[in-house]
Formats: sequence, C-alpha cells, structure tokens
Amino acid sequence: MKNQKPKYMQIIDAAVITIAENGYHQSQVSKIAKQAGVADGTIYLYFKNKEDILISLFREKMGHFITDLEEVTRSKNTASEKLLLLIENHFRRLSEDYHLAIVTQLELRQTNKDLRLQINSILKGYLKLVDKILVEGIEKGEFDKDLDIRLARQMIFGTIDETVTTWIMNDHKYDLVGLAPKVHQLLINGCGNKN
Amino acid sequence: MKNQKPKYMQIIDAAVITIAENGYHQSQVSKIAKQAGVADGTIYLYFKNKEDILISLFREKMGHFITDLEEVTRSKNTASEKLLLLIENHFRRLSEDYHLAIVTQLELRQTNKDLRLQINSILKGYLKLVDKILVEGIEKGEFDKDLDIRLARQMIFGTIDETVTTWIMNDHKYDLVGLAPKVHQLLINGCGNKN
Amino acid sequence: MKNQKPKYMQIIDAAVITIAENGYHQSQVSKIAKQAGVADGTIYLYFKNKEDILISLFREKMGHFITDLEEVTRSKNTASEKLLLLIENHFRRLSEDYHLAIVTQLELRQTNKDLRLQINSILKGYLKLVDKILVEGIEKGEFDKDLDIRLARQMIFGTIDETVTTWIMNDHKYDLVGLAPKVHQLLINGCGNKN
Amino acid sequence: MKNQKPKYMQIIDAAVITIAENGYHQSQVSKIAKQAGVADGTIYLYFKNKEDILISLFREKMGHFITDLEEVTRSKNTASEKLLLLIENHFRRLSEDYHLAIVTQLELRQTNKDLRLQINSILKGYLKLVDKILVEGIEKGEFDKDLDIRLARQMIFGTIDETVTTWIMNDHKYDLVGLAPKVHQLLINGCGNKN
DNA sequence: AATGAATGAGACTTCATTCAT
DNA sequence: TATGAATGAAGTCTCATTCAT
Repeated sequence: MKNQKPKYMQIIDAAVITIAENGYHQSQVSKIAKQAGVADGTIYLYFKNKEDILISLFREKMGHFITDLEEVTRSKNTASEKLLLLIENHFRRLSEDYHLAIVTQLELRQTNKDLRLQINSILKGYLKLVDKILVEGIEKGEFDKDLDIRLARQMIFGTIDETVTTWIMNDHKYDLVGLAPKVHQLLINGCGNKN
Repeated sequence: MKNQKPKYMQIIDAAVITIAENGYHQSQVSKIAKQAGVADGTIYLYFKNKEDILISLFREKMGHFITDLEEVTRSKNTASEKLLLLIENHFRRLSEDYHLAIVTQLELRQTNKDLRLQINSILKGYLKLVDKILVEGIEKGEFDKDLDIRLARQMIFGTIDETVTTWIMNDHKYDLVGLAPKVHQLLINGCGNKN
Repeated sequence: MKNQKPKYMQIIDAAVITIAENGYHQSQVSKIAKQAGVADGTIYLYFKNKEDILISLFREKMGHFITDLEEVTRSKNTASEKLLLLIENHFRRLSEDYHLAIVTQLELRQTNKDLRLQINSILKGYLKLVDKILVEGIEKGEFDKDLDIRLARQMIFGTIDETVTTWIMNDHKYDLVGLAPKVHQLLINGCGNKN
Repeated sequence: MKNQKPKYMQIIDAAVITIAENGYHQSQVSKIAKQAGVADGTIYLYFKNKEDILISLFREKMGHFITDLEEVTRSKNTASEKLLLLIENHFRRLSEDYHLAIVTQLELRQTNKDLRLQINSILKGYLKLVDKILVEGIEKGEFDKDLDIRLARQMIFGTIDETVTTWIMNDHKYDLVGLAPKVHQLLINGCGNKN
C-alpha cells in the first residue's frame, strides 16, 4: 500500500466530503485542508498538486473496490451469478457511501481530459473484470458465442453507470441495491443465448 | 466578403470548434470570438454570458436532433426498427460532426451542476422518445410485458452513451455507425420477450 | 442660445430623468438614448461625448437659473432682501424639479475632477452674484464692513448646498422652500444672540 | 528590511496616496497594491473588495478624528470655544494631510450611493457632536434659544466643508488653519452688523 | 440627419502553489 | 513535519464610441 500515514487518507476523506458537499468547483485546496484539519501547505507534503488529490482519491477508493470485486466473484460458478454479484456490489458500495457516489458519478467528471484519462486507466481493472466474466460466459455457453465483447462490456458498464447516476440525480430516494436483479436480468437477456 | 450566416449560429459553431480543439477550460471567450471572426464584445450581443453560449449550443445542436429523430422513427412500424433507427441516427450524427461529438460527450460534462441540469432538461426529450418506443414495443408484444421501463431506458441510453464515449476516447479510429446493428441486437435481446 | 434644435434639449431632459432614476453610474449612453427616443449614435451628432452631455445639462439648467436670479434680485433694494430671494429661488427651483435636484446635488458629484472643474466654472456666475450682494450689503452698512467676502460667500453657498443635499437625502419629505426664511435669518444673523 | 506597519494600515495609507495622486477612477487595485508594496492578491486578505478599502479608509481616518474631536472639545467650557476648537482641528487635520484632504473632499464623493451611505453613517458621529455643542450653547444662553438646530448644523457643516473644498480647489495655496477664527466668527455672529 | 450593430480596451477578483519560519 | 501569509497570473464582461448604410 502506497501510503499508510494517517494524514494521507485523512486528506482524501476530507476531499470526498468537501467535494460532495460543495461541488468540484467550490472545493478549493484551502477548503479541503480545513476539512482535513491541516494547513494548506501540508496538503503539498502528501500530494504533488490538486489533481493528484483527485487521482489518488479515485485510486484509493475504487482500487480497493475492484480488488474486492475480483475476490467476491471468484466464489461463484456461473458468469451470470458473477455478473449479479458485480452489479450488487457496485450498487451497494455507492449506496453505502453517498458522498463517494456523488463525487465519482457527478463531480469528478467535471475535470479536464487529462484527469479523466487517468481515471479511465484505473477503471481498466473494472472493465477487464467484466471482460473476464463475459469470456467465461461465452466459453460456458451461457452467453451467445458471437457476442461482441467490447460492445457487451460497454452495455454493462454504461447501464450500471447510468443507473447509478440517475439514482443520484433523483436524490437517491429509492433503493438502488434492490434494482440489481432487474438490471442483471436486462443485461443477461442482452448477452444471452437466444435459442 | 460578408459571412451570410447570422452571427448567432456563427458564434455557436465557433464555440463547438474551439471547445473541441482546446478543451472546455481552455476555451476563453476571446478564443471563441476570434474563431468566430467577431470582437469579444459581440458575443454579448447574442448571449447573456459564457454559460449561455454552451446551453444555446446544446439546445441548437441537440434540440434539432431530437426533433429529427421523432420524425424519422415515425416512418417505421415496429419498436425494434424504431430503436435501430434511433441508434443509427445517434451514431451517424456524432460520426458526421466529430467536433460536436467531443463537445457533447466530453467537454460539456466538465461544467457546473446548474449547466448540467439545463442540459439534462433538454435531454428529457430524447429520453421521452425512448420511453415511447419502449411502451409501443411492450404493447405490440415485441418487448417483455414486465419490462421496467425506467431501467430499460437507462440501459439503452447508458449503452449508447458509453459506446460513443469509448469511440471518442479511442480517437474514433473505427466505424461507429457500423456498430449500430450489433448494439441494437444487444439492447433488443435485453428488452426482448424470452419465451 | 446655443442650440434650439429640439433633439438637443430632448437628450438633455432624457439625461436628467435617466440619471435621477438610475444613478450616474447606471446611466449608460444607450439608456439615455432610449429615454430620449433616439438612436445611440444620434447622441453624438449633438454632443462631443458623454461628459459633454453632463456639462451641457448643467449649463442649460443652471445657466438659465443664474440669469433668472440676477434679474429677480435686481428688484429688491437691500442686500438682505436680495439674499432672501436668492435662497428662496434656489430652494424653489430644486423643489419644483426633483429629478434635477437629485442630479445636481448627488449624481453629478460622482464625476471626475475635470468635469467638476467645468461645473465649478459655470457656478462662478452664481458665486459672483453672491459676492455682489455681499459687497452691496457692506457698502450699505447692512453687513459688517470687515466681513471677509470669500468666507462669507463660502458660508452662504455651503449652507444652502448642504441644506438642499440633506433635504434630498431625507427623501424630500419636508418643505424645502419653507426653510428659506430661517436659513436666511441664520446667515444674516448667525447663531449669535443679538442682545 | 521588513515593514513593521501591519499590512492593513499599509494598504490604507497606500490607497490614500494613490487616490490623491491619480484620482479615484484611475486608482486600480493593482496600483494601490504596488504603492503598498504588496501583491494584488494580498489586498484581498485584508479587504473584502475594492469598496471595502474605501470604507475602511474613511472609517480609520475619520473615525479617529471624530473621537479626537470629542475629547478635545471636552476641555473647553463655552460652546463658542468648543466650536472654534472643532473648526481649527478640522482644518488642521486636513492641512496636515493634504492627500487625505483630497481623498475625502473630492475623490471619495465620486463613488456610488451605497458607499456614500456608509460614509454618511460614519459622518453621523461628527454631526452629533455639532448638535451637542449647539444644544449646550442654547442652554447656556450663548446661542439664540429659538435656534433651529438642524439648520444651524447644516450651516456649520456646510460652511466648513465648502471652505475646505475651495481651499483644495485653489491648490491649498493659502493657510487654511488661519481661517478658523474668521470662519468661527462668521458662524457665531453671522453676516449681520452687531451694532 | 439618423441609425444601431459592432468594436475592443480594461479591471476586479480568485485560488493553486510557494517558502520562510 | 507543519504552517499559513503571500503571491501573481489570468479571464469575463461592460460600455463609450464609431461608421457603413
């Protein structure tokens, strides 16, 4: 693990709260520092610059998430079951940390192209996991053998992402995790073997 | 040689090019004005402020698009055919105007919440059209009668959106329109009547 | 008379209204033009620049006023009576045109030094009239023969001016003209106990 | 070599000099900052905005002045003597700081209504002191028992103010403080012949 | 004479980052 | 390590004035 020092995570957690509550453009370094209970300058002892806070935030929070997902899905036998677990975990994770959900779904997208490229590279792990499940499903005959993996992955990720974003935009007033089975069914139908 | 385009559209087109080429945060009003071939102050004869350029841009470009889609889909009989037309048109529209694609998929999302709320309200027309197709499909027995329309809509929009974004992130090096039938098949399977 | 063309006075009157209602800094040339019912550019056919409108405004409105005062005071025999007439006329004039009062007492003072120097030179005629009354009063034995004319003039003008300004600042909610006799008495007698 | 003055007063003093020498409208924040020997941004660590500099300037410079006047006049027994002290101190204060005199008499009056309202509220203390002297003078029989206090106050303030402004407009080429006794005499006795 | 669309210079303010302590 | 006062670059918008019609 990169940095076990308390202040490092302290600042990242402060950034999540600050950004969720004030929005990305109203989250000045000084505001994050105050939330973290450190001086402005201290931030720069732990992060190269402001962008580095955001990338680190995403890496720490989503990196663990992806590792967890890999472990969890290993326990299931079928691709379909793995996909359900993935969706459920994804939804649960963001349901449990509403601040983080706002930050990753809404606020972190207001950043420039460079930052988003770096975020995408972190997301690659997630997409690779989806691909692995798809390949396995095809091999096992659960999914259509002519399935275009790239498109299927985009459908799965796009649907999950859009579902979460809509949930946030509606002030998370309904149960997100409860939607998992239905979303799973939709996606399985999409990938499914028609015959 | 006078430019016959009214200044209003001239400035919007200049904004699309400038933002696509320089990124949202590097598209100063002065840069847009220079691209449009007008003085900085002229911008403010046609737009209330910078944000107004962006909202107008989206409304002009996407508003027409939605109206067009409504007309085009009317010509087809089945919901499935309508959905295919919708996907094809969406892909074609953004394929044909790569600058616009970058702006709507990447750059316009870096804006503040207010602006995105306005953009979302314009998008409502698109989402309503998707809903209409879904309802029709269910009534005609093409789609599962227990289909959750909101989730299906999120799948359709999320998949299309993610497909376009990925295409742009990969520097549009493959044919987007050509993907339409396969994307359509994936989505139809998802919504489809299983029995 | 300098300019008898209707538009000239039309623009000056529009300037008085616009400045009185919106304040000096919110009275753009375009706003004055709209109030006058002419195009922006037309203003520049009658005035060299914006400052010229203000100077002309002051000259037209106050120039006549000073000429009038000279005539009116000629009818009286004593300096004291002349001073009373001067005060009464000054107060009446501004009471009758509240817009003009606001403009000359408050708004026109927010201008730069150059403009105020020109305004002061117009005011010279007024101050000369006061001086003439003072000299006459001394010669006739009404006033102290050792009176410092410059200081006395500053007292008279300063007192009148301050009285009008205070009246405006209090939203002209009391009768200004009615104060004339008392102000006159003060100036003639001062605060002193005569016995 | 560090400047020991706290930055707050350093900036206010710089503003007085800058405004006196360049005029209000040519006193950009950057010019004041340069005069103060600080960076532009530093201004905003001590003042909310540009207007706040001016209000603070007036409060610091005139607030103390009014407090001083209250103390000084307490040492005298008669209202007449107190008035003389007030005039002398007023004149001396502005004679000694010519820059400040220009700023308060000419430049600060070119500001918008909001700012002037705030300035007026600071001036209230001065006017109250005048009122106190007048009341005392009436009670002691020095002044006419029928004296209209509001008008008398306007005469006193108006005369003093006009005298200072005229002195500045004449490039302070004569001794202002030396005028105090005569101004005092005028105000006490008026223009009238005492015989 | 009259129009009014177009011009473009100019300034306040913010905030990521630094560095002396 | 930690601080936080100080920095200074950079951009949106206004509005007096012009000039082609």
